[in-house]
Amino acid sequence: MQVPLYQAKAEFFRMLGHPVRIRVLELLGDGPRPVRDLLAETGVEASNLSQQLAVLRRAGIVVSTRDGAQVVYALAGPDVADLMRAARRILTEVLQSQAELLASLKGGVE
Amino acid sequence: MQVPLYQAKAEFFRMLGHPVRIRVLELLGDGPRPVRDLLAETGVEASNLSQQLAVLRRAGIVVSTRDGAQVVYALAGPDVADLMRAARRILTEVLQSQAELLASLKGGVE
DNA sequence: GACGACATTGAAGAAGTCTTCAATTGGTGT
DNA sequence: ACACCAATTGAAGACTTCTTCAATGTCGTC
Repeated sequence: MQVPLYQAKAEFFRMLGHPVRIRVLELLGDGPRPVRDLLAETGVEASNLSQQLAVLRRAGIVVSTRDGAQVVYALAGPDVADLMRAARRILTEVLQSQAELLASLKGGVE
Repeated sequence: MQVPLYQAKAEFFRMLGHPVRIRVLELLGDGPRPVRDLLAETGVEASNLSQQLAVLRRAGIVVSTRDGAQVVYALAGPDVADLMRAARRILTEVLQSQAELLASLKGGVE
């Protein structure tokens, strides 16, 4: 194992650590989409979206194909959809338990 | 929902995006540990470890308690242990499929 | 083949994160 | 009270990542 596993994991999570990239992956979880749609649904500038798509492409978790004048993006494999589902589930749990934590701290500044 | 969910998710993943923090979370997955042990097992400088622990503490996914002269860290809740298990499972899958991808690209420089 | 829409690229400055240093706090033993 | 070990803090410089801009590539249509 050339690259330590911790580092590979860290890089992977860092790759996920951007709102636009998260958003794109979730949208692609429902199926392939042309860039035009992603553009409309994320509301970011075209070049910015392209930069983020390039990050995802380099990481190998999405693939792009041309369809006439448009470019269509899709998740690179079913694992990725699983990942996004798991992440959503876990995140919801964690955010919820953080909310509970906050609630349990009400009244005690510390 | 004040903070968009995408952003909360992104922040969460970014928080995971560091080798030392990943390592610490995995170690704590087996149970609470004093800083001294974490220090020995990660091999990083004390102040560096403290900085990373502070990040995890601020995120609310670990808690620290004093035990005499030492400080002991633990995961803040069982969700977090679930998270780390899921992350490990998913990462293994993803890294594996990336390896397969690489293998399938052998011979075609592109 | 030139025009327009769609998408990507490279580069530059702004913003954020990491590592390291010296200084500090909290607790123990003498 | 003092010295000592364990851990944390704040601050500075190095390093990455983000956003934005202008420039470029690609395809369909006229």
